[in-house]
Amino acid sequence: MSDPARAANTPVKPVRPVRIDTMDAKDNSSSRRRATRAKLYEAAVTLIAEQGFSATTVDEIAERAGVAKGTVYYNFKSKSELFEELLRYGVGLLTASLQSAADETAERGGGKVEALDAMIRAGLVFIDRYPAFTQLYVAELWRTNRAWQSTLLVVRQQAVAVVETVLREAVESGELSEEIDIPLTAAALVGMVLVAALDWQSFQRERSLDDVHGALSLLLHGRVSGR
Amino acid sequence: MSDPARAANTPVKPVRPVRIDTMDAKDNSSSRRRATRAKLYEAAVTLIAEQGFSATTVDEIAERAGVAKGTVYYNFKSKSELFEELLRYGVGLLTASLQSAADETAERGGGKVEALDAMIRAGLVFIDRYPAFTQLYVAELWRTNRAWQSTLLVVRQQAVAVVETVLREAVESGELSEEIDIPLTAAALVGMVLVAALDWQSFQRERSLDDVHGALSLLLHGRVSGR
DNA sequence: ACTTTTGCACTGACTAGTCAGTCTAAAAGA
DNA sequence: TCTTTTAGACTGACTAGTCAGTGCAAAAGT
Repeated sequence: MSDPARAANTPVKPVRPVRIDTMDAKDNSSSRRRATRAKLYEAAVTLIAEQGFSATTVDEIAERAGVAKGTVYYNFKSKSELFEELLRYGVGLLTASLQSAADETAERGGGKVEALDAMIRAGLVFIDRYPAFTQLYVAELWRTNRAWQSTLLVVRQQAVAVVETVLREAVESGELSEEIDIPLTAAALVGMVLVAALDWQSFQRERSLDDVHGALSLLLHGRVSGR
Repeated sequence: MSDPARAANTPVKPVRPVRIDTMDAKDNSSSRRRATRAKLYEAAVTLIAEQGFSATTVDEIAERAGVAKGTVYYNFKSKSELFEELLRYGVGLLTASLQSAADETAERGGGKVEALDAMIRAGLVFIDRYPAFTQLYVAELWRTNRAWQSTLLVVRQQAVAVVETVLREAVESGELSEEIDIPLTAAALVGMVLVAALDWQSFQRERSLDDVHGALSLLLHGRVSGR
């Protein structure tokens, strides 16, 4: 309450063009519905990232999105359903972006390590574009006993699998040592990128994406030790 | 209500040695109080890790700890104060454990990279011992707009600083390349360990601590690429 | 010895408030 | 016409925090 930036609830015009332009799941629905859903995702992702799921009220989400509360329930069965939809869609975007980074490297005839490097960059670009989503994902991923636990598990596996595949190919082609433990290394790499990026966003805003990419790339290429 | 373990309010002898032996902040208080606080920390850390801060009720914490709700407020100003105390103490433990890993390596005459390796192991051991705390820490660290934001910032800096110091010494001694960006690399390393460990705990329970340590160590030593 | 007082630690019913989800009749789109 | 959205009042469950009171061990009083 008492939000000075309360200009948002004048719904005169549908509020500005909306950041997450691409963010909509069910494509079967009318464009009107899609637009409404997009506004709700956008509002929910920011609020939940900041405050957490339980601390965010449906009234807040509706107000921020500039729609009536009833509209939320016209479009989603419940608060958690809205949230799960959000998770599914967001990780879908991330996975697609990682995959296409890998594919493009392959098309250019690049090696597998080069592909990993491209994926690191793609991850950073994604986080740079959707910091709130990433925040929320990390905050919820390792919770147990939550309703959407199973959704998250599936969704995490999708993302990690992309990295595992490239690692596996890299070992087969001899680019990476056979010593490496693929599932563990994949998890570590994803974690490294995730946490480094969130830290960058939260505590080291002045660094550029290239700085961060450089630091991670150095680690990946094992040029940290020695000279 | 209806707690069969209601023997707790017979304070005949100062109650037994207490599980979380090391877990108490304010040492000025009576042993009875310390024991109660320990029980509350223990209960809170698990519940909050599982469900998040907002979704965890004070009644739940009290019930799990086997004390009355009023006792929570007798010992802590508020729900958030209990939580902040928990954070402060937990990160204190982690920092101390990282530091002593580094110190022991130095005493043994080991190099700085060896020290980093020992710190990775210490981190894993910590997470293995207090998985709930780690979960909770990661879930809350990057939230903005929360009451304990400043506590977290301080506490994060403590932990990262330990790693930064060793990295800096390693660069000075020529063990690590001058190319590396110390703050970013420190954050990335911490992240790598944190996420790899949580993933291990949540999704790859069958692996041993040594497996995980090995995978991370390989990354650190840059023996991933090449053969 | 014995009674009374003190103060700490804890108790749990209670208060005042919050929030997900529902419902309505009417308006706006398409 | 048929779908979608609106505004906002309402309900019932749930929850942070309060407070008058209890139990008890040690100290003080007699």
